[in-house]
Amino acid sequence: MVKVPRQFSAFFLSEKAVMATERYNPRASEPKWQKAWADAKLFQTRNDDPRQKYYVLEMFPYPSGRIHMGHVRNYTMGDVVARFRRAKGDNVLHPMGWDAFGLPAENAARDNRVNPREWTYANITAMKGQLKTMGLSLDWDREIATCDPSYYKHQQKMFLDFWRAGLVERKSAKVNWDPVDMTVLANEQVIDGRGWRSGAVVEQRDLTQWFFKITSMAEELLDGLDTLDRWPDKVKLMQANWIGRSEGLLIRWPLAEGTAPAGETELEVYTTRPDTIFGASFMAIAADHPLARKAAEKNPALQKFIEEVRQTGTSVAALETAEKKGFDTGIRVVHPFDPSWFLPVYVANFVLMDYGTGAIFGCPSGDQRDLDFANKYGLPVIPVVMPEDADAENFRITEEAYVDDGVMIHSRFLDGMKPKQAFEEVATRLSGISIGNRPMAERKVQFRLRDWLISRQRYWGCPIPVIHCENCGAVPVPDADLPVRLPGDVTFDKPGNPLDHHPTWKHVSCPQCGKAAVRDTDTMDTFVDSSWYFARFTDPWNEEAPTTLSVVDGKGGWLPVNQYIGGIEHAILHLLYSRFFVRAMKRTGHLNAVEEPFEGLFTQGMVVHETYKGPQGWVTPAEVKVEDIDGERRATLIATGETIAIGPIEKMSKSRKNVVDPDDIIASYGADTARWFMLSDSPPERDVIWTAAGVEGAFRFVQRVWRLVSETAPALQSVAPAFATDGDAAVLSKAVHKTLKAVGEDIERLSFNKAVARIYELTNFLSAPLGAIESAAADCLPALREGVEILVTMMAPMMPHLAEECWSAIGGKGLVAERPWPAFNPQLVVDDEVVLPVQINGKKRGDLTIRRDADQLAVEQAALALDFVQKALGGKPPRKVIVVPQRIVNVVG
RNA sequence: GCGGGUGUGGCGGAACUGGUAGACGCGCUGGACUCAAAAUCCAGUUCUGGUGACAGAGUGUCGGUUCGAUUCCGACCACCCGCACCA
Repeated sequence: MVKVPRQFSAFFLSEKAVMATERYNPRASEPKWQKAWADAKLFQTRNDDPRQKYYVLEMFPYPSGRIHMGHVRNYTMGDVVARFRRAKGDNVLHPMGWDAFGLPAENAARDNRVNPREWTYANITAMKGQLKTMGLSLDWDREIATCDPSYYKHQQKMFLDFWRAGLVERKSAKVNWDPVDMTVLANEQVIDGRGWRSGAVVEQRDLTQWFFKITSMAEELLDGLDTLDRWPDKVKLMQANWIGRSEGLLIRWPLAEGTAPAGETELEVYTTRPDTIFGASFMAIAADHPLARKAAEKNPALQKFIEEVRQTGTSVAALETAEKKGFDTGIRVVHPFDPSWFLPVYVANFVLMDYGTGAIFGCPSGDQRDLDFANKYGLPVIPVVMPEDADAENFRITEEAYVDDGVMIHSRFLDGMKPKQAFEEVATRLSGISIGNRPMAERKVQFRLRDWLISRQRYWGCPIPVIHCENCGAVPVPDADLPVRLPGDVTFDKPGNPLDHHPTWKHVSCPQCGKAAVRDTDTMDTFVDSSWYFARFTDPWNEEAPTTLSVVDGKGGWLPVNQYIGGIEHAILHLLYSRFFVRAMKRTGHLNAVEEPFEGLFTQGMVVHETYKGPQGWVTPAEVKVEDIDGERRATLIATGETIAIGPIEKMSKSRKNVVDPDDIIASYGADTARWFMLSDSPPERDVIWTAAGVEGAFRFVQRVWRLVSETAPALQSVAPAFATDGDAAVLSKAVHKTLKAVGEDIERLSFNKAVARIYELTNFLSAPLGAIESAAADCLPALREGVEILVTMMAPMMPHLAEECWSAIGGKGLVAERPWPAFNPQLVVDDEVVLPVQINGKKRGDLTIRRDADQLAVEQAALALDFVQKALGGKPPRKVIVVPQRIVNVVG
C-alpha cells in the first residue's frame, strides 16, 4: 500500500530510546486497566441515556466450569463491536449471563453427589473470573442466570400467559423413553437405538406432554425471514427448509363399499402432485393411522405387521437401511374420476403419521420410492409425465421413475397439459365434487415444522407451573404463587425424576376446588430459557414482570438486538424458538412492537487445532513439542521424547485432547494477545486454526507496538497532535487517515481480519527503521503524535489493555476506552497523483504516474508517450486505447 | 436423494460493483547485532528459465463472453455443511 519513507523514523532509534525500552508486561498491565474501567463504571449502561442505542450480544454460555477458546473467540468479536460502537458515540448494551439449567448439572449430581445448584453456581463463579481476565467491556450489573427463581418466575408467568392465549397445548406424543434412567431422551441422545447414558434399549412411548404451538406461527416465521437483511443467507435458508412449506391438495378418496371397516367412508390424503392422479396405483397409510388400527382389529396378521413397524426405530440409521414394506389391508378406494377404478390400501412402514394426513397415494412412475414399492408388490406402473420430446406410445417406466417437468400422458382430460396446469385442473374439478357434505378436494398449505415439545422429565430446569386435579384437570398455578421453586433437598440415588419422588413437593391442593392434587413434575426444555434472555437483559431488575415495556422495545427501547453473535450450531432451534417467543410475548403483552429478536446475526467459525496421537492415545498440545526439520513438521512427546503422529485439524474437544486452555494463554501472553490472535488471519465466519506460532506472532506484535510507542513517547509527550497536508509529514498523515478510514469500515463489516492487517501495515509504516535525515523528523512530530494517537485508538477495541498502556505512555488524558473514534480527514485519503497500471493487450507492462484529475485524453496521450508503449507498438498506431479513470490503461495494438 | 457453501503461494488468507493476483500474518532463506544464543532489525520469498535487466506460466478442471476474468456464463471434479422415507 504505502512505501515506507525512512526519514520519519529517523529519531526513533536514538540510542537512549532503545536503552529505555522495556518489554510490555501484560500480567502487570491488564489487571490495572481492568480495575480502572471498573472503577470508572465505564461499561454500566443506563436505560435512560438519551444517545442512540446499540445492543450487541453474544450467545450466553452454559456454565460448564471453564471457558474454552470458542468462548474467547465469540466474546472477543462481540467486545470489539461493543467498544467500537461506544467509541462511535452510541449507548451500548453489552450484557452477560448464564444458560444455567441443563443435564450436566444433574449428571454431576449423580456422579459426584453434589447439589446441582451448588455445582452450577460454583461454575459460574469460576467462569466469571476467567471472563474478567479477558478485559471484556460487559455490564455485569445486568448479569442473569436462568436457574435463578428471579428469572424463571417470569418464564413460568409467560408459560401461563401463552397458555391462556392458546399458544400452549397438552397432547399425547411419541417420545424416546429410556426405561433405566426413566426419562425422555432427545433424538440426539439415542445412539444406535440405546440411551446415551444408560445404554438401555430405548422404547417409543406415548406420553401426554406440553407443547408450544409454534406451528400456528409457521407462516409468519417463514415470511419474517425475508425481513432479516443482516442474517446470513445460509441460516435463513436452513430455517426456511426446517419450516418446510409446501402447497398441495387434500383429496378425500371414497372407500369402496364392503371393503372398509364399519363407519369408515373415506381416506384423506395430502399430495403436492395431484396432477399425477391418473398414475396412482395404490394408497399407503401409516401404521398408526386410525384406519390401520381399525382394520387390524379383525386381522391378526395386519396387527402383527403394525407391531413390527412400530418396533423399527425412528433413528436415522434405522430409516436408511429399512426395507420398504407394505401390507395389503384388503380395503379399496375408488378413483375420484372413475367409479369403476379401485385401488388397494396398504399399511406401509415408510409413511409418517405426523406429516400430512398420514396417508399417501402412490404414483410409481413419478416417484422412485413408490416405484420400488409397486415393483415389489406387483402393482401397475402408469407413466403420466414424460419429457416433451418423448413418444407417448413407447414411453415406459421400469426401474427409474421420471421426476422432472414434462407433458401429461395417459391422463384422460389432462393429456397434453404441463403438470402445473394439470394440478390446477384437478384441484378445480375435485373441489366441485362433493363427498359427504364436503368437497372431494381442498387446497392446503402443509408445513414440515412440528410443535415444540417442552416437557422434560428432569430436575434441573424450570418447573412447569401447573397443578393436576382429578376434578378440574390441568390447572394453572395462580400468579400470586409464582415462582414454583425447585426444591433444594433432592436425591439422585434413584433413577427417574427427583421431583417425582420427592416426598412432599408435588403434593398440593387444587387452586380451584381445594381438593388434594399434584404438581406437574416435568420441567421445561432449556431452549425455553434461552428464548427470551435477550429481553430480560434490558431490565433484569424488574421483579414484577418479565420485561419493562418502556425500555424493552419500540421507540427508544433496546430490542431488537442490533448485533447477535454466536455459533452456527444454533442456526435452527435456538434462533427459531427465539423468533417464536418474541411473537408470543408480543401477543401476550410482554413486548410492544418488535418484529424480530435479532436484527443482525453473525455466525462465527470454530476454533480448531491439530491433533496428536501417541502410542498411548491422544495427547494434548501442551505435552507435545513440534519442530520444523527440513520443512517437515515433527512432533515429540516432551516427557519421553517419543515420536507423536500429527493428526488432522479438528474442532477443539476433550475426546481428541486438542484443547488449549484460555487460562494458560492469558497467563503467559495476556488477554490482548489471545484477543488479537483470534481476530487475525481467519475471516470471522470461518474456522480459525489455533497454532503456537500464531500466538507467538501476535505476542510479538504486542511488543512491537509497545516498542514503537514507548520509544517515541519521550519525543511526543509535549507535542500537540495535528495532521499535515503538505511536505513530508503529509505522507505520514495520509497513511494514518487512510488506515483510519479502512479500519472503521472493516470493523463495521465485522471484517476483523482485514482491520488487523491494516493496523499491522500502519505499525510497520510508523516504526520503519533508521533512515538518513534526522532533521526532517522534527517537522513531522505533530503528525506523528496524531498518528500514534490514532493507532492506539484504533487498536483499542481489539487490544484494550495495551491501548491504555500506550495512551498513558504518551501522556494521554483519561482512558482510551472513553475516547471517541476519530474522524478521518477526507482530503487526506485521496492522493493528488495516481499510479495507473498500463497494459498492452491486457498484460501489465508498466506504470503511469499522473494527476488524479487528468482527463481521459490526457491519460491516453501520456500513456502512448511512454517508452515501453512506443516500443511495443513499433511505430504503428494503437487499434484501441481503453482508459478507466483512476484505474487502468489498456493499449490494444 | 434434496438444498447450500468452498476451492488463490509451503500455510492462514487479501483483491471494493470485471481493472496491477498474492495485501497482512505465519513459516522459510540470507544478512546485521552478539564470544554465543535468545530477542530485535534489514533484505528476499507464486512457479519455471536466466548472474542479470527480463521472459513465460499461474486463482480446482475444461470451455465461453470481454480490450481485460479470482470476479460473469456453461459443463465437470474435489471437499465441507444442513435436511432427509416430507407424500
